[in-house]
Amino acid sequence: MTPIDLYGICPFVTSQKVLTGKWSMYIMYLLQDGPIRFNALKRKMPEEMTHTTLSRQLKSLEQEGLVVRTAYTQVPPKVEYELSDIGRQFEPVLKALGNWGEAYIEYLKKQ
Amino acid sequence: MTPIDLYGICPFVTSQKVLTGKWSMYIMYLLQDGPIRFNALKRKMPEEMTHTTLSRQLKSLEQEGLVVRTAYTQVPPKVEYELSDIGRQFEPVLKALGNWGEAYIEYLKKQ
DNA sequence: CGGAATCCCATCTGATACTG
DNA sequence: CAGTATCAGATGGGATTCCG
Repeated sequence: MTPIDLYGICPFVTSQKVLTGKWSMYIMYLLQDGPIRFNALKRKMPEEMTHTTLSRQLKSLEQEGLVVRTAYTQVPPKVEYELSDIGRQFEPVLKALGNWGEAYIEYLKKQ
Repeated sequence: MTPIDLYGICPFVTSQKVLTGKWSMYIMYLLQDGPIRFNALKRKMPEEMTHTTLSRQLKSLEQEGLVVRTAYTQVPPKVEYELSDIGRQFEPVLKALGNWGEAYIEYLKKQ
């Protein structure tokens, strides 16, 4: 039986890949403020996240087309990350998710 | 060094857990139509997803408080799943994500 | 400064089989 | 019909180390 692959067809199944990264939503949220250097972004992340992981997640977001990476050829290196066009279109999702997250935190407190 | 745990504090880090399930967004989307039985829901999912996985994801969503499970004591068993209050509040996220997912699919086609 | 390579480990998924 | 138990494989994060 041929399994039905909804990737590229169903918007929810397709966008799921973007959401899976443990820190992806928080990264996208922080990138909304404009271009930022790697280490500056790292400092804004929770300390549990190593630079290895941040590097991987950024690479992943870059390959998915949500993030643009710009490397300046200089010593020491300077690399900036920013949202792409389709990445900026993600803003309504972040807004809705942020609102819901706050409501959910309140819900958790009452449990 | 004490790692800063943003769970329960940052709305993005907190809601991340809900998003991680491979099929969670699609399940939430389908549950928006009202109460549905286990097998009926299963039939709406991609065939790659086994009933084992669906069972686990529903249990997870139930434990997170997004889904309410109702078991009717009869033979054969009848179990219905539906969104909770906080689960229904997730609707704006699904709407935004659905819209973005469609735009992203268009973007992918042009690559 | 940014990042790749490697290893280890935890988690998750899918497959299969079994239960009431 | 709904769910659990178990196992194998895939995936992904964290820690460490090394590189330009």
